[in-house]
Amino acid sequence: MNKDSDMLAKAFRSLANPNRLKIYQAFARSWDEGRQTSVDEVPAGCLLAEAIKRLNIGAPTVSHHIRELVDAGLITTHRQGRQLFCAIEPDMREQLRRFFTGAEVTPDQ
Amino acid sequence: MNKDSDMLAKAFRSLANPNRLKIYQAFARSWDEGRQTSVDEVPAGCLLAEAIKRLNIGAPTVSHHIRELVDAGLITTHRQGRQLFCAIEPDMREQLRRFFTGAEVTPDQ
DNA sequence: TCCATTGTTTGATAGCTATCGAAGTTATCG
DNA sequence: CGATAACTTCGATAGCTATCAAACAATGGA
Repeated sequence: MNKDSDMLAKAFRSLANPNRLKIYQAFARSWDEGRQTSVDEVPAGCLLAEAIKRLNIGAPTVSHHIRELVDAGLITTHRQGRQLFCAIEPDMREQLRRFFTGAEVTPDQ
Repeated sequence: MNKDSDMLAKAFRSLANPNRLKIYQAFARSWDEGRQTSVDEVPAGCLLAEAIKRLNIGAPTVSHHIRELVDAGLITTHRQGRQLFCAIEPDMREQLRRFFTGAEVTPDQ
């Protein structure tokens, strides 16, 4: 029935955790920067290593968060050597953006 | 520090529940329609009564969900008689929309 | 005043989840 | 090969949460 609702709810649940949200946000920032320099992927290993220090959470937890983001369709990953590369899933991002786009906000003109 | 992240995470958590998401979605739809007819508020009582049948969840649960949406800043309410009127909080909606708006998606032209 | 409507409060509970430490895995380096 | 690096898997746990039933509260008619 409401597969759409469930998919959205899953994505939102994925962003409901502050740490996971920060991770996604960091990927998004890097991804946007990358787009401008025609690099479209960003090492997660780097972030993960720093996240452990910055977010003060352990590696297992970060690993878990990454998997949640992947399962929710928010990011994709591929491994290269020891490192895991992550990239924003732009379709999902756009779909979520559209969810919050109602009757166009006549911009106070 | 990261009050912004926490606020967003709270909003996402609020939409992480499928039933709550549907409630918000219904308000959003009604609100958008209302905008077009210069009515900017929509009765929740109506939805609540129907939600109990449609969503197959009890009144206490719906009440709880409404409070969660309010606490997350996603909607506002005011009572009129026995009924509770709900309205989308447009600023929050816009803020969430912007969260998913990265480097502008050059529309495949 | 009595009753029905509409919603809220109050426990209670089953299930989920964020996090951890410990151990395992895979790749790189020397 | 041995060691280090960069995760991942496993098992456990504390805390949250979605839901319910039962009881309560406030409002608006008859």
